[in-house]
Amino acid sequence: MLKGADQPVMEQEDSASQHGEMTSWDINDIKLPQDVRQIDWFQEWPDSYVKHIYSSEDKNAQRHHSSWAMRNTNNHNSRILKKSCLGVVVCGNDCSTLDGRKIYLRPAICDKARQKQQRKCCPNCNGPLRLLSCRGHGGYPVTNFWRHEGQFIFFQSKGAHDHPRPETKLEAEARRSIQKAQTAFSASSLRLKRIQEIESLTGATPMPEALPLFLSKPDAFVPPADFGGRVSKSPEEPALSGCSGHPPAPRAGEHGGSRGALPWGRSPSLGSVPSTQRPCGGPAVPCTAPSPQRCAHLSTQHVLPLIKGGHGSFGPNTAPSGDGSCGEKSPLTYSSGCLSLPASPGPQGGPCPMARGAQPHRQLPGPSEGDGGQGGHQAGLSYCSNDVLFNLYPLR
DNA sequence: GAATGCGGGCTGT
DNA sequence: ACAGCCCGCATTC
Ligand SMILES: [Zn+2]
Ligand SMILES: [Zn+2]
Repeated sequence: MLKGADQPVMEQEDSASQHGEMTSWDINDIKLPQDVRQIDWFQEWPDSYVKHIYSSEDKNAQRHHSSWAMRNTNNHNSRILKKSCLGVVVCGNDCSTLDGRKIYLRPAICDKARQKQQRKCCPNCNGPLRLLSCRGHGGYPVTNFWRHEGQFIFFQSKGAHDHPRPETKLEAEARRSIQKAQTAFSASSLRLKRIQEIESLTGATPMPEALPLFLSKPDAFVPPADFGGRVSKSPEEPALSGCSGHPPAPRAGEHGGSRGALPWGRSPSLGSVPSTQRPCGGPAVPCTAPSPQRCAHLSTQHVLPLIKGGHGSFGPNTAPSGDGSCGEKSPLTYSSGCLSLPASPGPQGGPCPMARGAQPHRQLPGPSEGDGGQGGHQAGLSYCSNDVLFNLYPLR
């Protein structure tokens, strides 16, 4: 009601807090609205020119997370944090996995790490990797702005990503873990071999100490915990299978383990990386043909079937695992074990399905709620009451 | 080791 | 002045 008119921008139904009056602010305004009546659930893939108002309690918002690979950029304004998109890392051979998916790795945020990353090879075909930079904002990377004000965290995005979505942070982390585990595995394999040699020679058994537990054999294809847990859900993890109910109290709530910070879905899209770091097959020779440089030897490469956490990936914190998210639209491949979800989200305009409906407009419990909330948002509220509570009052 | 933040400094418009 | 960006430093994960 403040100035609902000065903003010619019609409310986009695709974003959470675009309710007329609420979008009348700009991240650069001296004063930001404090009479916010509705805050948004954390948006994992904010795209286009959208604005969101999160609760200052939201862990993801607090950490200025995004599933897009955003890096901090200096805008010489300590009050507003600015980040710009790094794009996505693709395979130079433009290969596809068995189930037809393309390789879209998450660019390392750290400059140094990114350089190192680009020297690595495609986890699927072992070919060279290429960084596809973002140019969704007037030819420049899409930018995101964050500003904490009162009990809210204001978010504003400028530009529409013109590239596919990269892996989520969790996926990328998981990938690293797996790679590490495999390295360790091979290392220990050698050790084991030696032990066996010794054994055969001396007839004695050295020390069963160093046998690794990650018996994920390269050729056996037994992805580490993460994956196993996926298909047949672990006890605590109530597979979103049927959108059963609400977030599991224990790990759910704010979950993310201990810090309850990263409720990002864990999607086992990991792929194992080729042996070690050898100069990618043939970078210079981008065999465009479907016969790229394959890893000469072992290369235990399997890019596990994707399960794209997408929205669901945010777990309790963002996506009301209960009714909210599931009911949504995301055919969340979650339950079905591994399936193929709509390959790539598609570049710009990427119809971020989830957003809309998944936005249980939360009503602020605290201040200014009486301002009009009660009006008729009840529906929305009841719609995901539990989740709301979870998000607002994470167990921690 | 990386992700994140911060802020000086340089550059082009 | 503004925006984009490189770079080193510090903190947190
Ligand atoms: Zn490839
Ligand atoms: Zn982008």
